[in-house]
Amino acid sequence: MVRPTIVDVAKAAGVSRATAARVLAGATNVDPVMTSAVEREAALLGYEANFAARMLRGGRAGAIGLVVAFNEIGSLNGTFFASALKGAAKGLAAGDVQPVLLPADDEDRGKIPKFLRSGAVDGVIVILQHEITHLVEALADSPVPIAWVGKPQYEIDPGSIVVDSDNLGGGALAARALVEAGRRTIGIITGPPDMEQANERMRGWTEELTRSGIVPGPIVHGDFTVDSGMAAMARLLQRAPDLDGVFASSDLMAAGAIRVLQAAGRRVPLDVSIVGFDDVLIATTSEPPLTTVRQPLEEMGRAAAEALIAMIHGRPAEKLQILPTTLVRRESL
Amino acid sequence: MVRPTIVDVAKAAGVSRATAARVLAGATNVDPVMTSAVEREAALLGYEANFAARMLRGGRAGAIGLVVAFNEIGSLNGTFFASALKGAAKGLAAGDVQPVLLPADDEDRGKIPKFLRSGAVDGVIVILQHEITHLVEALADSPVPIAWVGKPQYEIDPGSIVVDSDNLGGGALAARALVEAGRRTIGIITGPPDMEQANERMRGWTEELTRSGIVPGPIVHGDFTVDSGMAAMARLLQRAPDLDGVFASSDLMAAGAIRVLQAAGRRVPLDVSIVGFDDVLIATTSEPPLTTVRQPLEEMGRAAAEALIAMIHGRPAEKLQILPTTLVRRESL
DNA sequence: CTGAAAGCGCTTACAG
DNA sequence: CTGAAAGCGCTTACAG
Repeated sequence: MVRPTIVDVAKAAGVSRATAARVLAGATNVDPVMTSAVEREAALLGYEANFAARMLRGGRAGAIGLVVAFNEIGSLNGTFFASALKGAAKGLAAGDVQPVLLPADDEDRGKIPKFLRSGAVDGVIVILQHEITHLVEALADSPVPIAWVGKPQYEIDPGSIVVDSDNLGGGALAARALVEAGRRTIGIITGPPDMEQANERMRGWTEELTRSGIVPGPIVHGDFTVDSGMAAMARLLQRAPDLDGVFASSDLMAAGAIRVLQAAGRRVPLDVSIVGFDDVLIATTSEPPLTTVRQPLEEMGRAAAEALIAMIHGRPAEKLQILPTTLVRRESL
Repeated sequence: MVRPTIVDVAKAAGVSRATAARVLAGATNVDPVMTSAVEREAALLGYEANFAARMLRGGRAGAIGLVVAFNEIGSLNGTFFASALKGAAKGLAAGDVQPVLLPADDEDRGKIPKFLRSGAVDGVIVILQHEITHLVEALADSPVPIAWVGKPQYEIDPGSIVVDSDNLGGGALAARALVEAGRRTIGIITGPPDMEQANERMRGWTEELTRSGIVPGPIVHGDFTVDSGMAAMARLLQRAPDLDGVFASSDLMAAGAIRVLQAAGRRVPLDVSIVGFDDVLIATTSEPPLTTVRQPLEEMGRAAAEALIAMIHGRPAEKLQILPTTLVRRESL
């Protein structure tokens, strides 16, 4: 059951391989009789152009790598990753490009650069979850263009595409909502300090509170997980027992925080209001459901895919896209 | 900035391309002087063998497709999918095979078969979440071997690899745990009737209850989501107001069921015990945390990858693997 | 031990 | 409008 080649199709149709190739490429200036003969035989044989040959000839792979930190997949951040991935994959499929998963392996750091140099993909999309310094370094002199979903803190090739959400504005949205709900002693559970996104959210929160004439409350750090949110909330309560509002930089941390508050006998949102960030599954399943700042994750993935495809085809591409965040009101505020 | 070819390396090292190829392939019977010259120049130029050319020559793609139903990604089943994907991708990476994502597009059903005929991948892994009849049909005469994670209900090529968890045993585990907790009026929230896995879980539950001399309680269907679990629980309460135990065929449905029970004034597990299935994130974040039947999702993905790689290389491969399920005790029982 | 040559399957510039 | 030929970059069987 060996795969048919274009020569098989040409032979069966009684034409030269060049003619067969032209028909299959959709050329219009071919004898109609030959055209239909080729089309018939191709269908009959189940012919499909060999991927490798086409790639070797054309110089383009028709594939784009999706770089992901594999220890993240299936972990607590699953939903973040999955949403962005979904958007990227949809965008690539629309451009008739194959998404190739590139697990960023911590043990074998040369693997991805090596793969990129083999010409197997025409570009890469990096879905940045945690700051991955070694990855940013490894991609520094990439032979193919890169689109980042989530702006890295470290310096990147100025030719790169960056798609992110409006973290600064999102932080401000959260602060304003808390203030408007009458909260005055407002703490924050921010993310890891080496993560640009978390810092921006905190900056938006600080600035908005200050604009409202409110002194920002205590600041504690988490790593975006439920557990870290619980630990952070406990510290927050120690530092400010009279706390009446909390902004958490991820929904998972917000969910953890709620649990600790409830265990400490504080009612949410009666005694303490909480606003999360992301709008992933847990925002709807937590009790009470979370008021949160929504990131358009799927749209971000799609935007990255579209810009990257445009760049690869030499079309003008948006280099920096900051998509808007929105406040989704549920019951924790 | 054009990619260097093996001819560039050979020229720089002052040898023939054949010799350069031999050195790069790790041949030992080459003059040491030439060997080191080639190695030096290859490193200097950042040479990496062209993927397309190697593939065309060797006849093997060195890549495996991961077929996924894209409407599922990022949805509520995200965690199921992500875990299996993670395992598969890890297994493939260990075998030096690239995972290529193949979104199963509902609109363009011919896309995947077409792609398979192009020789771009040496095999495919299908992560079966919902029953996807058209996908099973589309893959019926695949030119490459297939590994299924989750056995499809419809007939598949007998040469295929199937990896699943012990759904029958898992259903029995759940039933036994409920009985041992003293429950006697036990209902079930099962999955869609066209899904083999759900049916097996229900069969295991029925058989184990019967063995214990207990008549199985009411049966209602959901579609594995939180919302469907809520609706199903409401129907269950109507049908059997004196219910004291529930087995839900997914953790998401179990979480939804708990919420409805609590809203109806029933305490979990004091009044009603619940056992879920899967052991994904929500099992730990729901209140109370779920006692559930764990599926080894990541291991399943990895097993599929390993068996498929073995088959592609003509080595003996396990055709059917049923991995054990285990009961994880938390607080809903 | 080394090099010249063939061939994987495709597409397109060239000649007719 | 059609066909013979070249060439993408690689690897390996063949000859020396």
